[in-house]
Amino acid sequence: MKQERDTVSKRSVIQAAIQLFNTKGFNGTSVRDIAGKAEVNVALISYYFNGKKGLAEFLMTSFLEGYVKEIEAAYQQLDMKSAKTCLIDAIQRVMEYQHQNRQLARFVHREITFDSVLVREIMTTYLSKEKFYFSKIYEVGFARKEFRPQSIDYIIMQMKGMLSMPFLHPQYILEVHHIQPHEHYFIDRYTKQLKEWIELYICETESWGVRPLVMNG
Amino acid sequence: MKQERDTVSKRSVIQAAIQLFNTKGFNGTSVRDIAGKAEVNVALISYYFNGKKGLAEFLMTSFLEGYVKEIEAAYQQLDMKSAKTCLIDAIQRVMEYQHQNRQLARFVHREITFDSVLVREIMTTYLSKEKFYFSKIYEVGFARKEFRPQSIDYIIMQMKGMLSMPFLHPQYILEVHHIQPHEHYFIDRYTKQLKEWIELYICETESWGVRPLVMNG
Amino acid sequence: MKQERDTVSKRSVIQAAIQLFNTKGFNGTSVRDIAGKAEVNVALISYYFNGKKGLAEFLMTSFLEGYVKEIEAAYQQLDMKSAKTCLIDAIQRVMEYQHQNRQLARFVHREITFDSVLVREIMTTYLSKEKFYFSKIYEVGFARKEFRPQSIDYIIMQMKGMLSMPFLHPQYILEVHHIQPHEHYFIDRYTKQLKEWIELYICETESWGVRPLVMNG
Amino acid sequence: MKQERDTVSKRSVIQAAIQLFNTKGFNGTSVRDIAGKAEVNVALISYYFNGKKGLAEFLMTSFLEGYVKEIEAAYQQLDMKSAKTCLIDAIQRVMEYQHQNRQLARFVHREITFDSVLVREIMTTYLSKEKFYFSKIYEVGFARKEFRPQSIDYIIMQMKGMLSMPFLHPQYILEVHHIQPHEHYFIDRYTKQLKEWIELYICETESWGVRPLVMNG
DNA sequence: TATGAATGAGGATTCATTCAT
DNA sequence: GATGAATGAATCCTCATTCAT
Repeated sequence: MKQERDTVSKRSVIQAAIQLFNTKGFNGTSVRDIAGKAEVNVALISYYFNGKKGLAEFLMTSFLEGYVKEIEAAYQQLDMKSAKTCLIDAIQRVMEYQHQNRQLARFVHREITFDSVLVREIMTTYLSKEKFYFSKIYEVGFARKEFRPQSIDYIIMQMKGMLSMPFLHPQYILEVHHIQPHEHYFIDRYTKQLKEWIELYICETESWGVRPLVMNG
Repeated sequence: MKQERDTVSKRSVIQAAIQLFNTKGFNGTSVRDIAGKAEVNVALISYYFNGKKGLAEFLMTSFLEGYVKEIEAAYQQLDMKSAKTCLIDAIQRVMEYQHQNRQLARFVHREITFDSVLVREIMTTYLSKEKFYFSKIYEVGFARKEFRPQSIDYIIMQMKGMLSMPFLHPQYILEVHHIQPHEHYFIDRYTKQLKEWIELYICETESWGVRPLVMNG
Repeated sequence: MKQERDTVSKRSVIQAAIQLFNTKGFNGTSVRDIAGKAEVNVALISYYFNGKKGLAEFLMTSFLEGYVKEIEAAYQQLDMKSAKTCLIDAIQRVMEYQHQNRQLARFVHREITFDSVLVREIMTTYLSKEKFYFSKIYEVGFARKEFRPQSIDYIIMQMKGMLSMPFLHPQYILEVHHIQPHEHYFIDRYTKQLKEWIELYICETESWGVRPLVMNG
Repeated sequence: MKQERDTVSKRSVIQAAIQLFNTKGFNGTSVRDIAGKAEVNVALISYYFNGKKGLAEFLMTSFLEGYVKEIEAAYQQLDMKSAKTCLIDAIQRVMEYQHQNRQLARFVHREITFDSVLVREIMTTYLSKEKFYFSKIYEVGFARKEFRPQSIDYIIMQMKGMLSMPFLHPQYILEVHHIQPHEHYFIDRYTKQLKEWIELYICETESWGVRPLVMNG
């Protein structure tokens, strides 16, 4: 019934909401704040998004759709390229995507730590997909003997922590490490680190002598 | 003026607050919720903790004090033990401490992602200390040639992501990976993973000739 | 200026409004509800009827005009027929008319219980006419010795209560008495009851001697 | 948990609500109106009654409890007195009770014409009881040959219409009939009318000759 | 005619806190 | 220590209406 036309005010509501949700969170932001920042009538938020919750949901799913799409894009090339290349590509895409949507990323990663029905839905809709694609890449990596045998679940968890950290804690990076998390240089450097991690931790190094192996259970 | 006696009601307020802050966050929890769960008069919260903010601050600093203390304990042994042993000890202690205080941990890690003066204070008070101890351990590790040369800042960031992940995202672990994050087995297994990471990624493998380096940056 | 053409949408607005006003009342119904049910743009309601109030006024006066007309029709025959016949005819017409316009009837009878200027206007415009016609019928009935002498005002009030009851309280009839108020049978049966009331209570029974009088008062 | 102490402000909220609900209805009255008239903080309404709905519910059930109690009191004497006496007593009590609670009566009688779950509950809780008591009285009246045989359902409906009319439509009485509905004289006079109705319509007059009998179905 | 964006006022409720007891 | 009444600000949302198109 309602057309999905992109009005100027709709857009500015979105922008304002992203910024405010980013710094103050969903519950810490009032619709008045948003409307004020967007220079728009408060009622429009309900009009466009069916209320504050609807707006948040819209933002989260928008972000996560793009997020998953990036991983999927890397996954698609799994038959043509090595698992390692795919994994690196996936990580690079995820980092770049999150960097492009830094504010949204922080909001989503934070909001996902709550216990709510919405979060549960998001888990089963988007994060399950993410896990699926990563699992496939790892499985193929194991099968092709590119990767060192490991528990997929635990490696994905570990990786997830590293992938979200820079976007969840930009202030920590800035205030404690005195590094500008917004500059692209930071992301590049951090991503390099992750590639190194893949190299040393994920991949099977042509075995020189004994290496302390860990059994996974 | 105010007596610091630990009354029963004070204790139950704390317990209720931890649980509610954990699942619904600071802004998502009302003092009435807390008082209701604690079966205590609402006014007592202001009376005990100087308001909701004071209560949250109390909980956060309590948690972080213990948190930093654990790392410090590991750091103390740096002259007597190897840097690697110290690092492993630090990580084990941090994981165990967070596991013991799971709910508080999630609350603090999440709350720290907001932009506020309180958070900034916490950064400079506690997280700087954390960074200091870890930095020292790494520095010594480098000096003793135990550790592979690396950027301390980036390695700490990466590590921080991995250390907080299981406590920040228990629901993700449960719903997507179908692993019980509350069982001690999980923490043990995850910590083992981190030790492996230290082994392969942090430590200097006795270098045989060339090691596959990562290109592009 | 405004054309009074009966468009399809105007008609459907009216229908939707009748239904919603009937069940939820004027204040309980929003123009968006009406527009939604009528599948019509919201603005049209203001356009057609000069706002929600105008719509309600239109419906009420429409109903009451027809209502009064029915009584008038019975009244017209007062010279040709007996007062009793006229009264019965009036009652039958009123009952039938209200039955045909059940939803509107409930709305109007309910809305008339509020204190407002609109209600006062309606009183002086329509209900005064109703009272006038009924009064005339009774007066003639008294004059012709058809009716037992009584206070016209009180008898009209009593009658009004009985005439509006089935339309004001259909739910009561349904849920408490388990009778279907919408079936025509009910109205017929109820009207028969009213005729009996006229027979026994209004009309002068051919007096045989003493009649048991009511004492105290 | 919450004590039912009768605060001054609670009382004044009740008084204000009765007046406003009476004239403007539930939906037409805002909590601000009520709080304003009661000279009380708005939040207190939610505090005391769990919101506007709770307040209305409280008022309605309070009224109806007393209402039903009156009828019950009359019903209790059914073994000791004649059915006719009981019926007259019931009607007198109901009229007096409603007169004492005029404003509440109008509100309740009006609100009961809506379709809602609350109304349905009230139907099954209170109005069913009312019907029960009246039915018993009529049944006994029939059995004792005091009353003319009739359909109980229809006679109760007819009676209900007459009993509620003066309280539902005081403005009509005032503006159209120019009678003061608030003066006790009016109620006495109207009640006398009802007693007459019982005499002539309900009771079995010692039959003189043929009388047009109506079969009930 | 018909539409959908936009508005400003007002809706009820919840909030954290205070205060007298 | 502990209570519950009370407050005023702030919460989100819905309202009927208007207006340019």
